[in-house]
Order: sequence, then C-alpha cells, then structure tokens
Amino acid sequence: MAEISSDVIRGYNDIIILYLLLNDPSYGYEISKQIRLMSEDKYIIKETTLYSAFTRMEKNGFIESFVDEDLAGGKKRTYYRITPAGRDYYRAKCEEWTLTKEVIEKFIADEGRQV
Amino acid sequence: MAEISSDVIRGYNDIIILYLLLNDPSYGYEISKQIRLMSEDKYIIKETTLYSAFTRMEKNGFIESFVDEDLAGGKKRTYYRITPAGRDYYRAKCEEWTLTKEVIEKFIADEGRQV
DNA sequence: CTGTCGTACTACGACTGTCGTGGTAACTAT
DNA sequence: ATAGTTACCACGACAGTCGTAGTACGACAG
Repeated sequence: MAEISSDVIRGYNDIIILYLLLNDPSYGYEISKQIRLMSEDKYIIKETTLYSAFTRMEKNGFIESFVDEDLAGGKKRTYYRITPAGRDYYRAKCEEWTLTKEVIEKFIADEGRQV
Repeated sequence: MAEISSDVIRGYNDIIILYLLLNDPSYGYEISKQIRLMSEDKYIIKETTLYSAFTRMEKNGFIESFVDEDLAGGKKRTYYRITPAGRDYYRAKCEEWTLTKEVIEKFIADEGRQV
C-alpha cells in the first residue's frame, strides 16, 4: 500500500536520497529498501526514478559514484557518496522545505473545519 | 523574492487553488493575488501554471467555470466554482499531505544536527 | 533440475505539469 | 503619450517520473 503518490513527493526525492548518504556511501537497492522501511511502506520509490536521480545528481556534482567489483559471485555494485556540494544542496533544500511547509499549511483546512 | 521553487510546490497547486474556492467562486487574477498575499510573497504562481491548472481541473470535474460578461468596460471574467468532486479531491489531498509531511520529515536532518 | 524469489541494475519511450515567451485588450494614473 | 494594472490565452520546450522490459547471478523449494 504505497499511499503517497509521486506527484506530491516529487521535488523531495533528492532530499530523501541525500539524507541516506549523509553518513555513509550507499547504493540503489539498499537506498530503495531504506526508504520503504523508514516510511513504513508509505513511500516506495520506483527503481527508474531512483537511478535517474543518481545520474542527474552525479551530473550536478552532488554525489560521486564508485564501483565495488569484488562482490561474491563476480557481481558489481555501484555506490554513491555525497559531495560537499551535495551537503550544501541538501541543507538548502531542507530550508526550502521548512518554508514550503509553512506556505502549504495555510491552504490546508483545519482538522475541525467543514470542507 | 519568490523563494519557493516550482519543483517543491508542484503537486500542491491543486490544493492551493481549491482552498481559495472553498467558500466562494473566484477567478485567475484574484487567486493569483491571494496566493501571493497569503504566502507573504514566498510563492508567486506563474500565470500559465494557474490557467492550465484550471483547464485540467475542470476537465477532471473538480471545478466548473462561468463567465461574467457584464464587467465595466465590456470586459469578461471567467469564474471557477468548486464541485462536490472537487471537495472530495481537496479532502483527499489534505490527508495525503499529512502523510507526506510525516514521511518527508524523517529525511530532514534535525535543526541541531551537523550535516 | 526447474522455477521462483531476491539482488542489482539499465534502456527506452511516453506522459504530465510547469515554464518562457509573446500576444490581446481595455481601463487608470502621470 | 506611456506605463501600469487587470484579465486572460496559445505555443512549444523541458524535466522528472513512469511503465515496460530486459540482463544476470545465487539461493532455495518442490
């Protein structure tokens, strides 16, 4: 039951992904699972959305990739690491979120109110 | 200083517009001014975004239009009125907002935390 | 030994909402 | 005269997400 539509989360995928890279590098599959876990299944990011976000953010210098070629079974895995520019971007987006939240809530009817 | 980018407000324009129609019909120019006023200039909706939202939401049955042809100077003005389906949609979007807000905030670093 | 599930991606084209640019038209104040 | 405000509309471009599909390997059940 992925309850949150992509329309409303759009614009926050970058924040979500970067948050999960703040402490350690990670990779697509792992990030996808963590988003699902942390949101308690309320948001399940689409694979294509995630991987295209990686490509875009790497192009913008917010993350860097490196490949682990030595996984068991000759598998590969592409890790991503947040850059200083990525941290700046993350911080700016968090501030924008605070602002946006305040604005949007002015247009949300109060709990008790009839609509 | 329109500080909120369209990327992050995208997905909430419908809510914002419908909120301003909850009590009375209104029209593009007026709604645009109210958004600006209520957000304290933090969000200024683009005209094209607003009018294309009208078209879309009318097509979806969330609003209905009617034209006032008798304005001073032979001018016309197109008003929009929210429909019952529009109210349902608004309510659903408000609930989705609450959910989305909770999810996003899990990925926002605390105020005091170093990022 | 066959099939399904989980891991870990990638490619491609379609779609939707927003944006930039530019235009129309009438009234109002300087 | 001319700039500003009101009140809209058309057009094409763009970015991010989505659906679909495919690759490839290992583990485990039947």
